[in-house]
Amino acid sequence: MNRSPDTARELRRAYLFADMSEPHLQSLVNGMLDIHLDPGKALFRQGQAAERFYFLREGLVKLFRLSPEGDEKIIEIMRPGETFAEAVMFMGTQGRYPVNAEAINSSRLYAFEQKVFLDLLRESSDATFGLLGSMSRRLHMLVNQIESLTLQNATYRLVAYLLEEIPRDVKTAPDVQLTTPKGVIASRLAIQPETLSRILAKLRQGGLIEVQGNHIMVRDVQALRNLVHLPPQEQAP
Amino acid sequence: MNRSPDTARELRRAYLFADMSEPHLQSLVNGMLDIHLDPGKALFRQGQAAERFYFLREGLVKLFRLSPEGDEKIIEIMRPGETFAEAVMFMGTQGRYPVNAEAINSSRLYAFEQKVFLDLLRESSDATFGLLGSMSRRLHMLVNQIESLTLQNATYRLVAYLLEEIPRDVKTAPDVQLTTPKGVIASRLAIQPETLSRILAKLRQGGLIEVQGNHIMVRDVQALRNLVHLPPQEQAP
DNA sequence: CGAAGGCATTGACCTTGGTCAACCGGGCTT
DNA sequence: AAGCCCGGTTGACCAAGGTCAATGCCTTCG
Repeated sequence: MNRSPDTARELRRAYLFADMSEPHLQSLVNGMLDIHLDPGKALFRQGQAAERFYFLREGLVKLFRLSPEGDEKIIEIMRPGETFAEAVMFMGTQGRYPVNAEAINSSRLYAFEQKVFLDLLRESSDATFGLLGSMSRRLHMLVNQIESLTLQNATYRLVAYLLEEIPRDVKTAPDVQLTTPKGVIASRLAIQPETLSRILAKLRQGGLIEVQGNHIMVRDVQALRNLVHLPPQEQAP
Repeated sequence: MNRSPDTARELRRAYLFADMSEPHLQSLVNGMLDIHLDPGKALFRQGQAAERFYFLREGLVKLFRLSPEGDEKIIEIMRPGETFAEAVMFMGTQGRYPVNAEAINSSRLYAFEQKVFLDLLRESSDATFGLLGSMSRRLHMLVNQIESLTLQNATYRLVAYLLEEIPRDVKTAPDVQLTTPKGVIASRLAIQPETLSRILAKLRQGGLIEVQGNHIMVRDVQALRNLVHLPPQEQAP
């Protein structure tokens, strides 16, 4: 099967693949699968044997845990250009997925065999360092999440989230286009939809933001930054 | 300097070193440092450049974050035979420690240069897989922690902790000897010391446990297991 | 031996965010 | 066009756990 010539370039958007040599990357491309997922469809379930890992091309996929009562906590929302479940196979107990994965939007992915990748790691230290980088990044993200869940309140978490969502580069109005329904963000931040709604109302009444559906216009970035103890906007050097 | 002949064996208790070839392990042993830490003394601070990682020989070290208000959340309590901060150096931004580390008890450690280890990884896939295993394990632990912080209440977290602390093998009374002051456990579980005390009182009144200082006698293991939705004691096969 | 300091416990009260229910509004289906 | 379904909002109430303060207890140290 012939892949588009810049499939490799597409994959390199992910940290995992960014610095991999062309031949190594090609060997992965040869063995990979195309996957399409409709909204709400499961990719894998927690506890299943982890035979593949994934690269998200388009759409949005949530990684989450469920409580026995059926409550959901989203651990991470994967975006296009990111890989996930690439770290699972290294636990002694023949890897099982530690979370559920489900499409939020209609999504397209590439799937890779864990064992093909494993062989690659033995001979390519580029690949290995890419993987270590991805894992290290995820570790750091999880620690940050634990900190904000335990040492900060719901308003802090939401504001921090909004600030991260403001496009970096843009010189224009610092607005946020929410990529998911508010309920999804609520689950990611471990707050109830009602509470999220109330916090937005509070920020709106304080004149910090304006809300129109999924579009949030930030009226006072500095006030938001103060809420999360950030110093007065650092300029890019 | 001549190391005791079984230093290598001591190190192999850690997953990171368990399957490393003897010569590789020896090369690390040659470059490592002995460190002693008195109780309450810091090993490193969040944000410092991460030049070393550590193996804990004796004692207890806490890894934690601080809020701007000075509240502390313990992310992990390291025990003898475990390594930590070995994953830090792979983040693009020339590694900085993502947490604080401080001795709880008087502790002895070995310290390793990150860059020596880095060189080793390039040529030893045993070392690499050891590292991947350690990181994968830690990732899993953090996800579990996020789940229990968000989907479970304080009683659940404490009971789950107690059950984990019951010595695996023992056929005798299933008791728990707390290795740290209760306040430390409270911080690890993200509850206040007062609340922890009240939960223990509740369990005591229910006849599930008895408490004598740092020694907790479990009177009804099954009742505890039920509280965390575990099935009726699985027998070792 | 007595005082002091650290950890733990207990009580009274308060706050944050959760729960439950009603309602709104836009987009789709029939 | 009517109805409906879903996501979101709002209000009233509730409960888990945090806060603050007083007290107890054990270890350490003078």
